[in-house]
Amino acid sequence: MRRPRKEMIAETRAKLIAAARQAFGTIGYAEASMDDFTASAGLTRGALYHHFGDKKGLLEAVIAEIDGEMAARVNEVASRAPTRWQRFVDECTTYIEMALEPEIQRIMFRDGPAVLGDPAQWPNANACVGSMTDHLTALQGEGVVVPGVDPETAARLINGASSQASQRIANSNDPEATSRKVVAAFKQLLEGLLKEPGPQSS
Amino acid sequence: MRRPRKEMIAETRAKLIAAARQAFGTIGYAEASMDDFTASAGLTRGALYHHFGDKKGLLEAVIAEIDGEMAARVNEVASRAPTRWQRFVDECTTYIEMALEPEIQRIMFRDGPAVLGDPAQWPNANACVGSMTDHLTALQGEGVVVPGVDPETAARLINGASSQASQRIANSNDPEATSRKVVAAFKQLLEGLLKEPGPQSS
DNA sequence: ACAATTACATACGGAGCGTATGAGAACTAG
DNA sequence: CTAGTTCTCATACGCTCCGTATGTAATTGT
Repeated sequence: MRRPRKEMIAETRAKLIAAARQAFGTIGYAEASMDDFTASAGLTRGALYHHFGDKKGLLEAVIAEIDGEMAARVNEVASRAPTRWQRFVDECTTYIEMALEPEIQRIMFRDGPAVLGDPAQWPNANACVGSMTDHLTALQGEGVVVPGVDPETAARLINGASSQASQRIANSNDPEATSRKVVAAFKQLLEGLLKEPGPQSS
Repeated sequence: MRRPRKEMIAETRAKLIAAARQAFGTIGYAEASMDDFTASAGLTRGALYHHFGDKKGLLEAVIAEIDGEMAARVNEVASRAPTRWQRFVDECTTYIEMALEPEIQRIMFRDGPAVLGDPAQWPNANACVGSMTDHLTALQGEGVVVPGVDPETAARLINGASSQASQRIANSNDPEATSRKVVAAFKQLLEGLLKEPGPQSS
């Protein structure tokens, strides 16, 4: 075996991240015992402290992984849309759909902010907001979106509304019906950004 | 002393809530040692467990208190406004202003959701959202707001955008300028609810 | 091949939480 | 007024969890 070293390290890190992600996403960060979920990965806390420094460091790694997955999925879905405005709206709705996952809600919206602070200041996340900001900037240049609003600011506000949208759907007892209402209201809010209310179908 | 009993109880509860609110709002829920902040109130954990069951119960009480204060303030400010739409907008902006408080951000937006779950499901909070929902319902009846959007759903989405707005302002290094940009973008989003873009000044 | 570094496990001390128990003060009945 | 009961709150104990310090085997550079 010529280079099992770096492979073993990567594997150990991946196992720890996977185990932590599972634990954080189900029972939550605070309730997740490091002894327990490192053992479930066939390791001990020694490996955790060696690679991630502490529990927060491991949470950061988990969040970075999830954020990467979300960004990839959003970009992929949005890439096939006729107009740029439609692409922007698709990104938002895809984001809402993904955020229905209990694991994402728990880690990204609840425990993450509580432990690491305002998500807007996370260095290794927020890829989705970046993409939305780019689209809004371009749409302003095209005259589709009203001038005078700061793109990143608008993207952040929309992001906040999106997460609320997802939580509302996820916690509903009739997700189907709730989803329709939420998405309708959400798109109505987005209309406020348009220079003129246009024929944007769902 | 005729009735020191119930008074003493109320005083003890108030002291515990105040001490916990101080601790939760500064160092945060997870870092706040029950031994420490009960001692700062001249008590021990015995009193805490007796009155609130556990740490979460005390957090619920703190949140109920803050929510009550916020609702009272929002209603008071919004009561003096010419039109109903203006009243609605004023409620939102007042909410954003109040939420600039670090204590509120920490307890209501970060630790609260992490410990107690989705704020939309809190039984003793959400007075603000209720008020916003009422206004939206009335505005729909008056034909100011587009029909077809569920009032409570819209209120929740707006609430999510509001909290993001506050966090963005609070974490900015130039709060004044950021505030202008954020409020402008926020009001632009609200325009999406209007049946016809009207003369709503800032 | 040997010293140095790396990757991880084990061991230890401390802090915080929840419960069980106890004591003293305040209501109540006679 | 007094004795019993109830309530409020403090104390004591065991447990779990976390962070660090230390140990050890495997790997790398030379």
